Amino acid sequence: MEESEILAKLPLVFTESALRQEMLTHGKFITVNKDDTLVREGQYLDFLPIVIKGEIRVFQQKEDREILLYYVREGQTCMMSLSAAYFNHTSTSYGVATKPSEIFVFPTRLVNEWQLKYSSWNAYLIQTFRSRYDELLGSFESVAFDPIDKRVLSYLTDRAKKENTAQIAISHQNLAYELGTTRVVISRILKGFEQQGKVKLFRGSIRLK
Amino acid sequence: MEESEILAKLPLVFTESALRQEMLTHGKFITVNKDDTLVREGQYLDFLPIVIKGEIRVFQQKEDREILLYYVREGQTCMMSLSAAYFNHTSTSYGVATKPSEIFVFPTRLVNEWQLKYSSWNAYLIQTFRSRYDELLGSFESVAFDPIDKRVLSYLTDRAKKENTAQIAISHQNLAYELGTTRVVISRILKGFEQQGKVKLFRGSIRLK
DNA sequence: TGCTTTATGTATCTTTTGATACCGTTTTTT
DNA sequence: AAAAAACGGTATCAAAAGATACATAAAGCA
Repeated sequence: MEESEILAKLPLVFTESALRQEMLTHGKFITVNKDDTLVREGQYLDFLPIVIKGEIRVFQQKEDREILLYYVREGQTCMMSLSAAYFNHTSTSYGVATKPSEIFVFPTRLVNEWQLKYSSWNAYLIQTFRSRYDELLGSFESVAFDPIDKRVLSYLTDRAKKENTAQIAISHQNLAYELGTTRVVISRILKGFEQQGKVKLFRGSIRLK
Repeated sequence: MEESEILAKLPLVFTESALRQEMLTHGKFITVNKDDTLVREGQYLDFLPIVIKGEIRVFQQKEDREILLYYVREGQTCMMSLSAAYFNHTSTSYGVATKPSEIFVFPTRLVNEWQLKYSSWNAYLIQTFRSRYDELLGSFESVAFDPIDKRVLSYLTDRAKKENTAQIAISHQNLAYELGTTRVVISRILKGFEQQGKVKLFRGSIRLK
């Protein structure tokens, strides 16, 4: 890929041209397939990723179940990788591509260096932490205070908005995973929604009405 | 208070002596009473606090209920204040002292300046964000997957450990607030624990056995 | 085509949690 | 001291959610 092309793909928030230039110099561009694992638990991180295209699912694995932390989307970096790298700890989570993705990676030592040189880099880091915190706080409140039917509806409308379509491609089982409940509960609730005319159900997808 | 006294009370993680000196120069020491409000929702922050002694309860207020985010304890700063100040946003939460406290405060503009000068300051910020995130993640998992009786027991043993005593001073009502449930549920569960010989109940406190 | 896997619908039963109400006791306030 | 507020125990009822089991349909594949 041409340097100018990469430059054009870097998030616009990096305002200092010297920073953008350093990214080009030290970073490199990689592509991964769907279901490729970028990071696994216990691994030391010698690179920090910024997702250019695609999506990475970040989660933790406990005994039997999986805890979804967040998705890293275009222009974003992985908060968990970032802080693990910063303190030279191993990763406590997994990162797996949900689709074919393009990732820009560069050595983790630069995280520290750039903090002392570029304020747009600092702003990016703090923004990353704060928005992940707010996101998790939203999930927490939802789990703590909202009944499941409301959470299902929120999930669907959020995704519809984000993906700009009324048709959400997800199975009942996977929706149950996302919300930390069981398939039967989801099927029951969705059927109720359909009877109320709120959605139309298809095999493998749900359309909001 | 003498400068040397204040210096001694600043968290040890600030390793650069120039940073410690700047803190002295630009910051000041304030004391607050129990139940004093330091920060309220909608307020712009012109200062960032570091708690030297005491404890600040940080929470959000929604319609009817209150969401406890975290406690800021000795040596810690408030993540919510920090990021609000950083982006010149108003605060989305409240900060209220739970006991008489001593707070070191300094102008928020220094947060940015120090990032570009002192790496121990950067490490402190990132540590602050990451540990709050992990803390919230723990609460999330607990709410999502643990039955209430287990959460009650975890709460008690955590506090016992943190305060280094088996006697936890809290009413059933306040314990219910902390865990987002109701008084009756807590009383029921605690009585069960007492019958199983796990705790002994007193008015206003619970002793672990 | 026939077999297997995945997706979904639904009934039944149990458990967990919450809501409400009423009680007596202790502590604090007036 | 009297009144009010806070604290805790407990019974009853209802609702929410999970567990289990079984059934049908669609999709993928050998």
